[in-house]
Amino acid sequence: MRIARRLRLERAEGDVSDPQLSVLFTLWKEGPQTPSALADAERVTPPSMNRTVNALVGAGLATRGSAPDDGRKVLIAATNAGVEVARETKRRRMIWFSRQLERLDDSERAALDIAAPILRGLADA
Amino acid sequence: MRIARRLRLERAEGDVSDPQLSVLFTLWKEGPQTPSALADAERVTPPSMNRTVNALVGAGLATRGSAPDDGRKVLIAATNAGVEVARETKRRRMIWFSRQLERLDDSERAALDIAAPILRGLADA
DNA sequence: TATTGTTATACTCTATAACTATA
DNA sequence: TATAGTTATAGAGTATAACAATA
Repeated sequence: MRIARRLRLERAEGDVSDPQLSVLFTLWKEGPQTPSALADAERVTPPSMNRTVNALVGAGLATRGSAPDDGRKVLIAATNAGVEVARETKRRRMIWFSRQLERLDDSERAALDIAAPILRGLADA
Repeated sequence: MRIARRLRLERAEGDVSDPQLSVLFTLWKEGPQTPSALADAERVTPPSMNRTVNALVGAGLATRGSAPDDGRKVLIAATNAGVEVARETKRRRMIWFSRQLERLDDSERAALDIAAPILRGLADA
């Protein structure tokens, strides 16, 4: 939990909040999504996600578009600026983590290498 | 980060928010603290911490007291009810984590045993 | 009628700026 | 003057309830 907290501080410059950033990552990795899908992914209610989407759209980091098949649906997509924020944040986090790893010796890095997939499994359980 | 997020869901019954809970843990583990010390510990501004403290005091989970040496200072302390919330939350998190560990085999548990102190070191760096 | 999205309203956490009280 | 705490005000995230539009 302490590592997660520290890592969260490493992000792109600007006023993008944590929930906004999380949505940008989803849009970046998985492409345009409906508000409902985003709400489910973030485990948040639709009105709450609507607000986050409004902030992203207002900041020029995402756009609202229509779904071709269903007039009720809306598709949220990251703009180039939005993708850039996600990419820059990931870059900074990778840099931070790489620096931490550099301070370890080979056996310590090997231990983390073994533990990583196990921890990943715990998160999904 | 995914494990931290999942673990955060395991908490005592009631309306104690995440920041409030974090403060209760600090008070429980380290005893009474000034608002400024709590603000530093949570990496939050004094007004923000003041509000969280107000919520805890209002809920009967903490008290405001005077510092004997300096009339400006205030000492926040957890009440018995506050300690109980912290203890119960820790208990639930331990239970959750124990259940996850049960699903692993001996070699996997051994791998995490080796990795744990290394990860702890990363968080402090 | 059911689903998707949004608006209305309210509460908490967050911050900056300004104010009070004590050293 | 400097420090500790608080209040004032404002913005963002969260929720539930209610509303609009489309299937």
